[in-house]
Amino acid sequence: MTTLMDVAERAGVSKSTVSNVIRGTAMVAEETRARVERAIAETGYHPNAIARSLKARTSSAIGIVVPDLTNPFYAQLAVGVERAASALGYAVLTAHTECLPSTEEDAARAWLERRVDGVIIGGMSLASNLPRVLLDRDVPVVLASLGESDDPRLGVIDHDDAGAMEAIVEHLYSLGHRRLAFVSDHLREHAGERRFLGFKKALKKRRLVPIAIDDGATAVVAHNDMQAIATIDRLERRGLHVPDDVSVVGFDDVPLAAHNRIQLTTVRSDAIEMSRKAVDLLVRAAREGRHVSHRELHDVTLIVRATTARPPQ
Amino acid sequence: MTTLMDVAERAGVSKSTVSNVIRGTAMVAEETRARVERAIAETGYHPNAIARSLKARTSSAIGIVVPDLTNPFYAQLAVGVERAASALGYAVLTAHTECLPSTEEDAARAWLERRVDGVIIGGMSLASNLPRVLLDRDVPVVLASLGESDDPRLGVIDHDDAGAMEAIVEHLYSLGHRRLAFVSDHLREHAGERRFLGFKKALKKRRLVPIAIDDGATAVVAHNDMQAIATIDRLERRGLHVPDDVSVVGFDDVPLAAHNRIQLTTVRSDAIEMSRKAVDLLVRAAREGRHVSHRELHDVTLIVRATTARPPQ
DNA sequence: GCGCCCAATTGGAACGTTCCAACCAAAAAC
DNA sequence: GTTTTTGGTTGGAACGTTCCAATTGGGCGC
Repeated sequence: MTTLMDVAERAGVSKSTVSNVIRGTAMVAEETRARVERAIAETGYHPNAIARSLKARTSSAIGIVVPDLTNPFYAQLAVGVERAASALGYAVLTAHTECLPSTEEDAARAWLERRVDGVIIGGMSLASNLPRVLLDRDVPVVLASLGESDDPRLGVIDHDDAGAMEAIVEHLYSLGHRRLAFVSDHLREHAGERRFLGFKKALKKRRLVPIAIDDGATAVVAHNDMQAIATIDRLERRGLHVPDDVSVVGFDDVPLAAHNRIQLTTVRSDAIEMSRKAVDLLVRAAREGRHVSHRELHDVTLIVRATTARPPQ
Repeated sequence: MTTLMDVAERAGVSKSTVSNVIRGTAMVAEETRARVERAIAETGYHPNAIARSLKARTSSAIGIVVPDLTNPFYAQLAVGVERAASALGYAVLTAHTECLPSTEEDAARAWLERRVDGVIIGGMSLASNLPRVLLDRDVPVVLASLGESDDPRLGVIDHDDAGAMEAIVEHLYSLGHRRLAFVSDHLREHAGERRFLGFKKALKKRRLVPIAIDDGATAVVAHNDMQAIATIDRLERRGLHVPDDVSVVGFDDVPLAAHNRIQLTTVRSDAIEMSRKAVDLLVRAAREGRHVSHRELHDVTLIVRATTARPPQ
């Protein structure tokens, strides 16, 4: 591998000058610049980001935690993060944790060692100490799409879950549904609890209580689209029809939700936009050497498709 | 941030000893080891991977190129790579390129600067020079699931596309189909061409030629499951029924393909296993400072579900 | 009691950058 | 003609590790 020094020798200047040419950090004579640039081209020199990082004490890398990359919503989140980050010269280290605390810890350790400049959490285990571990070591963290937190050092980009649940329940209620169930992977999803809370609150307002899905529910609200789609599958394999026998609502509006054979009623949240925002906040905080304190709530819109209908007589 | 030196001072030993304790690289007295370990715990020291990388001239990071993370097949590939890599202590830098040459070049530059130890390519643009650029700088590369290559320095983990296409065509042919079309995102997918070749060959064997989808095809073979699912959507929105009017076959067997409402006939290829293999090969090559020359072809199996049937009379 | 060996430990030189203070002409100011 | 300025350029000290050669201090053989 060619080094800065090699380029300097070839161009007949000092390493400092080469460094200045590359980073445009100081004045350098036109003629010298040309000579250095030629030397760079001839040697095919690529600056060593590792050495740079060591000296600069920044890795220009951020981490992102997703519970499941296979879920299109998280995939989109990851894509958005990757795009925004690389546009800013940051690399993205992805951890697919499945919300397993041990995997989360492994990721945290690896990232701390690699000195990531910040972390975006798209999902985590129920009582995860991931944020604390990172924050305590002065790594800025932003939560994307997974709700509030009581730690003021945490940045939050979220959608209005309570509002969404209210809209969903209103939609189902006005169709005539009174027996509503909620499905979610409680054990794992941190966000699940909060959506369930919003769901319960919206029910309570109408003097209803949630029931179990097997308890004759006429409508099922899922924690996200993939769970809704899986629920449809499960119901239909049991011989129940959606939406004739039971209505199903999702959350996220993944591209597939609009598919002709699915046509899932859901709530739209813009993963790409959220992740762009998250990266922006994170990078700015990292550069200024502080935590992200900003919080913002995105509006969501209910998209009624063909998995919701009046309950059977 | 605490450094090795801080730990050494606290434990009253030299930095070398601390280094030895951490990496188990030389003999150190039980009593000293305990003291050092206590100091590490007390300071919450995490070794600086950047400094380590600089000295060791290895980043312990690999890159993975996927055209579209949103496609569950690539998502699974990424998951598999991430899992296998982190088990070996490697970080994964993901590039979501959409098969855009410019994005590929950006990724290559960034990775070269970060001195990745190897790259896995899950998909790339048609005449991509990504492999060459990397190989020329002695970065080992393995192609996962995207076919052969004439460059002997390239590792290849692939499935038997030709065999798969033969099985698909045989299945459709024996159902009575004679007017078959192939859909693929030619412009982008590098792999597309090869599958199309296998398709054409299988047709030729039966004295058939491919026709356009709008030309009255009774069966459509898609380059992958997501394109198959999108094709079903498009056909059905046009009022055609699948499989009554036209049969559709996919490739990959993404989890969704088994969904009650989709039931896609497809070909199974194991992304997780392939990526595990790819990482193994890559890491071994990287450690031995050579290219990956290994090539292997995985068998695939046709899974007949409910999107294929006899053609209409 | 002397030399030896071996286990345990150590200092210092890399690794490839950045950054700062210092330097050097030549031009400008007086 | 001396001083000051200014546009360019430079060497060397970090950054936090690893690795190697060198050092120390017992214990052991004789």
